[in-house]
Amino acid sequence: MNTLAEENYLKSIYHLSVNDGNASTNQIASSLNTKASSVTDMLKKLADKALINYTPYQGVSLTPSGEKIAISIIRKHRLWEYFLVEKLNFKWDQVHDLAEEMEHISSEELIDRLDKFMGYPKHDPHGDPIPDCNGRFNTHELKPVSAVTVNQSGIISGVRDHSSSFLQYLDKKQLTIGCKIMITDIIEYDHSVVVQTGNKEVHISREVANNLLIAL
Amino acid sequence: MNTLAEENYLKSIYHLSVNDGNASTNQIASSLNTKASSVTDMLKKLADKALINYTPYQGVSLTPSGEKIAISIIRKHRLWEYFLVEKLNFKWDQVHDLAEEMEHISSEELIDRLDKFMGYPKHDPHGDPIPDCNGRFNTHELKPVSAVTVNQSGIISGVRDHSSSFLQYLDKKQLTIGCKIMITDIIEYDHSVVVQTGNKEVHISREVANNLLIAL
DNA sequence: TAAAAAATTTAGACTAATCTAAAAAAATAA
DNA sequence: TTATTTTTTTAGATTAGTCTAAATTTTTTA
Ligand SMILES: [Mn+2]
Ligand SMILES: [Mn+2]
Ligand SMILES: [Mn+2]
Ligand SMILES: [Mn+2]
Repeated sequence: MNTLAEENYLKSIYHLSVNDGNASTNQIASSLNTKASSVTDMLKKLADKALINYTPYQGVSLTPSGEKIAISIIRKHRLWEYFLVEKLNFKWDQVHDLAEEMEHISSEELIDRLDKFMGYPKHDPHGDPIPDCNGRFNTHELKPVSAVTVNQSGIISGVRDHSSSFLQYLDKKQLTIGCKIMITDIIEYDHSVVVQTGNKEVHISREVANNLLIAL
Repeated sequence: MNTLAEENYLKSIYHLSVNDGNASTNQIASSLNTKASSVTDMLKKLADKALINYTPYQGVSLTPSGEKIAISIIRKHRLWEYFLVEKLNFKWDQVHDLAEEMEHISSEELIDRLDKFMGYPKHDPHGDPIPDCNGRFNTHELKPVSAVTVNQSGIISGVRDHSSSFLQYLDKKQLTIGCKIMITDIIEYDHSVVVQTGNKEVHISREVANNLLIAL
């Protein structure tokens, strides 16, 4: 099938092109911690395999078959993260790097059985939707806390930053997936936000508010 | 750490040297479906890393650190096989190739948690002992059915051949791990064996008897 | 719109893992 | 104990993936 490197490129291109529908050589290089010249080489190979649309200097997008592979890798990644948290009691900030390795286990039957074993979960530990065995998933409408007005409330349902340090910070502030919160104040000076969670009030910076997603 | 290829070589050398304490270049090549010249290259690399004892033309053995790695790969292989059968309901003839891939997931913490999750199983679906987190395991004394005399009975506890076709054949004859059997007759002409299992009598060839292991 | 800056590609080299063919060493047989 | 066969190693290539440095193209700025 596809090599580990190819799979990582496809996944990276998928994530990068969710917004603009297009990924640039430099974006891919920085997301994969590699050099632009290495990316160019790989883009040629992926284009030869008809997994991406590539015109030199113009950036790339996934073809339908490239997208199918990317989504299947993401499905595996998120299911393994769910497994690690729900079955093996890892914390949500510990599972991403492990899943980066496990997502390349190739068997589809294995992943479908794992999905069944866990009861077909809809979201991973970070709130991201898990594609089903046909690659379908609902892209929920989430807003960063920074884009919500005072007195609105919602459920914490996702994060934009998946780094351990951010997730650990959220744990400490008890701002975790599923918590109901209300925005009680927005400080004009630095755009920091005061949030009511349970019986406590917590004060978070603009940057944190930007990376914390809620469903209204 | 070590590459996937290095891990496979160490595992192969471990299995091959269980008997003679030594593995030859050609034995390794055939067990890994590769060529002798490729093996020689890798042996030099593993010797440089002090994972094997290698003198040209003399075959190789594992150093203590090489053996430690080999056993940790085998631990992972067998725990994943157990997981696949016990949790995901795969059949014992379906799990080996999957485990060949999964055994290279590097995290020791992951495997220790998996071990705990499953209740620290002692044997994999084929009856092979699972090393504990310190690499220790009891090498039980098993005898091939072909080496047992008439009227002796025992528990089927292992197989020498792990191929799907052999395991499927055993399934069909209801000769699976844990079954109590008694040897009722040995045919002198072709050394085939008649075995009592439950209320049935089954007749197996010398070759099958050779690859089926029982605890007396 | 021409010059400067940024992004991207090409050229050439390196490593890991593999291969085939040839050479060398060890084991076996006459 | 010499000749033959088998085993193992060496020599030289190849492929995937990566890198640095240089060249080229595109974008931005003046
Ligand atoms: Mn992740
Ligand atoms: Mn996730
Ligand atoms: Mn196995
Ligand atoms: Mn096994």
